[in-house]
Amino acid sequence: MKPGHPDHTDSVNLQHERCRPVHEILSLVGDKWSVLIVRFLGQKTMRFNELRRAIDGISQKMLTTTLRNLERDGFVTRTVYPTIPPRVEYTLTDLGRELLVPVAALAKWVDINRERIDEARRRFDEQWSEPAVRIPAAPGSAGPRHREQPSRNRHG
Amino acid sequence: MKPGHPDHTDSVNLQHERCRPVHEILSLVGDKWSVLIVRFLGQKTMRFNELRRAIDGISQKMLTTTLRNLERDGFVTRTVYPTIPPRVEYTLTDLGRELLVPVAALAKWVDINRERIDEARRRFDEQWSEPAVRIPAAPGSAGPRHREQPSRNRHG
DNA sequence: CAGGATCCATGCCGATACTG
DNA sequence: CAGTATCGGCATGGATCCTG
Repeated sequence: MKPGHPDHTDSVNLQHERCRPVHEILSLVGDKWSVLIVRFLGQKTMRFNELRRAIDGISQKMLTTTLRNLERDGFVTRTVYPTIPPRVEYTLTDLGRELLVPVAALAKWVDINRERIDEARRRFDEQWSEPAVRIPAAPGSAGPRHREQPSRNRHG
Repeated sequence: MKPGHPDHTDSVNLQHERCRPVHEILSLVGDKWSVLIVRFLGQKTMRFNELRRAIDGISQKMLTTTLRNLERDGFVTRTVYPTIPPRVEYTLTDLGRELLVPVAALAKWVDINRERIDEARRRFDEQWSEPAVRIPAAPGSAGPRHREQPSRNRHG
């Protein structure tokens, strides 16, 4: 990565060196179950149905799929004991445990700021449920506004 | 961890107090464009088409949708200047800027560990392209194995 | 027990056409 | 310029049935 001259490097950096990977990882663990599984495995090694029961709501298919992806990406190890009945254990790898650090940080941030987000949503949603438009209409001014009233609400 | 009576508090904490929110936020900004937009706006206030041109690949619809969601969640501010032609500016809120911190941390982690993930994937994928199964078969042992050969590959 | 295979609903996202 | 409206493809995820 050496474009030489630094014009447009902001965009270039943002697009190709920092953001693409970000979205990539967010897609990696940003699906419905990955983080949940990783955090459970962060506590202890677990078997398939043990995870299944623990997670509550996950289907067998999604548990399999998600575990397979996590294994592929190097976050969990799958160990088969060829007994009867079979026994399969899933464990976090070092990489998985390390991933847990920034993910936990993000989790903590969400925990802390959840209320602010919810409040922002309430304010936003209230705009649409209000009866009509009221614009103070300062005489002659053309200052910035903040949304008027669209033809339709986007949530029903 | 706590040998007393463990109540099942582990699972409960994981499910309701920590992980659901995590997935929630990951869904929030874990979509295809949110992080990219947030990081662009982290550099400066931008107008609609300015963002559109900067991001390269985003459709007008997705830019609108993603911006609307970010606004709803309180991460960006939308300001309309009722001029002709219209002028709409998007800015990160304080909340948005704060979100950038843990997200940037995650981004950094990915940057650093990208190679390890890629290598894990290569190793994983190679298993499927190998011609046949070879199990050392330690005499009489029934130790753990690591995947044999399924009927089909999942990325065929 | 630990999955594989299949069918199907939903939602994300892109492409296109049109508006104030 | 900054959107809205609409259609359709494709991936995600759930439910069900079946196997070793």
